[in-house]
Amino acid sequence: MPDSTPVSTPVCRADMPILYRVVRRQLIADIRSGVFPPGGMLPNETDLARRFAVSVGTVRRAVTELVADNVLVRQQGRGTFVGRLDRERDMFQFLKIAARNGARGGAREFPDVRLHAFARSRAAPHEAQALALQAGENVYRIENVLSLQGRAVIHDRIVIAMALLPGLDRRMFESRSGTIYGLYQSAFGLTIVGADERLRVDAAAPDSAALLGLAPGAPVLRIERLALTFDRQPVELRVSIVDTREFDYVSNLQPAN
Amino acid sequence: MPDSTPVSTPVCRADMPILYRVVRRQLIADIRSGVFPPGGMLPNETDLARRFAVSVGTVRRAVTELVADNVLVRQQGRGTFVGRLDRERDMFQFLKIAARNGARGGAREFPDVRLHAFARSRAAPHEAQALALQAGENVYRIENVLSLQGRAVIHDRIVIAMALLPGLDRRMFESRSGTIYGLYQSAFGLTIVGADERLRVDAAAPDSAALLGLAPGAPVLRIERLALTFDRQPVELRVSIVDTREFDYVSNLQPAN
DNA sequence: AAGTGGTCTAGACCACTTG
DNA sequence: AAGTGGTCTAGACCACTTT
Repeated sequence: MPDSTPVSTPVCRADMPILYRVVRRQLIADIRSGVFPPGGMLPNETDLARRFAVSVGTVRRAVTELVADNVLVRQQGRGTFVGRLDRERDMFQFLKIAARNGARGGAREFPDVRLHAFARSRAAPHEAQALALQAGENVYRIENVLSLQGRAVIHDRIVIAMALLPGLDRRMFESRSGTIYGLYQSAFGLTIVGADERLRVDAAAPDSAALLGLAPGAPVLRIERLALTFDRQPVELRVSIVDTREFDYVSNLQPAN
Repeated sequence: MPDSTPVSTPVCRADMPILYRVVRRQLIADIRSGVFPPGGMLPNETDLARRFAVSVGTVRRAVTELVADNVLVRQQGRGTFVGRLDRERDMFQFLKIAARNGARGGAREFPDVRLHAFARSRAAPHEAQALALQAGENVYRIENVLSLQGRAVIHDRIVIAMALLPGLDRRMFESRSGTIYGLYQSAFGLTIVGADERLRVDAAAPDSAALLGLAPGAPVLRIERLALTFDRQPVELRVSIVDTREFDYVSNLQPAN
């Protein structure tokens, strides 16, 4: 071998940026741009390796990371697919409220969701800041009431830029088949990959109290969630008011091994 | 090559149990048994590969998983070490309370911890069940008050089997240098690798209220945590009462990418 | 210079799914 | 039987840390 060429020529030479990260970035870009749509199957690993001019092992490393992030799904013998925010296993990545009597870490229950309000509005300053928008930018304001075991337990207030969901209307929102994030993904190509949440105790505002069957001012759990897409870009701001008399917020800190 | 032998003979033949998991299990066993003490350095990857009669790549896969679980720590050019539950980066794996004004996901503050009570007692039925103990088994009951920004914010009630921490006494507990989980690990070889938490709103009991400077019955956040060691074995039960007037519980759902 | 982990390759073989 | 991902190997070379 002459000198520094390993075997085949990689992407570039100077400022060599770690191949498997390049591959991963490109896969993410192709998912975002719709080349690989949600639920779609990726080329097999040998093909991907050829396209990127890297070895199969390097492709596997990139794919493995995206699988760990719930972006891709591998199925042995079938192929690798772009993850969808629809199905059971994805629902509870974001819905952390479960019945108190439920088994520890056990199967959880799907909520009944009722749309309470759908409006167009403008972003308040703190909302604009959190969502990286201009102050006063157009946003949707959506309110939902979620019921578990037949009881209204959660009151959600959602704020999201209209620019991200062009043409969304009340009918479209209500007639969705899966989750809200599933709608963002399937109808607008916007994939939620994570969220930051902050929880505290609050006194129920009159509207929340009425919706949840509580006295105004009753103590409730307040969850402020900033949902993120790739590269931690903020997408949606959501405040959930939860009646925790019979339900808990469940959190798993490293369920390793 | 004759037939089924790849190159060198692996651990066993029939019911071949996936080599990198075997290696991982053995590494965990060696950490639990003290062969590799907390903070100690592991043999280099070539040596480990020889010992386990597998390739370096297989060792690397096992080690990589344990690094992801915060059990091992890799340092390029230096070696691989058994993680310690002491340092800054480990503290906030379990302390999720942060000032509301703090930057989102930014650096957090270390608490001042004051021991409020230390007693020997017996496990109540629900405690015994959660901790997989016999009803009435001997336990320590420890209470702490944690302060942030000079204000008492958290009241912790800890229950843990005496059998797991033989000879622990109040002086030893108070004179620890690091965190409580750091003490479990350094003094008793007991490593906490994760926890399940359930949160809800509660009314402050008189003792908690007094300790946190609240009116009795004031709304507080109640966190019930079951801390786990390897193989999800339950170790410690802890109920934290939190005054969330100026502090939040922060949770990150998949901070991917 | 020597030793460590980090990246990447190339290829063998196994396990699973589908036609 | 053909195609997919899953495991494992053996070895090259790079980046970093320490002596």
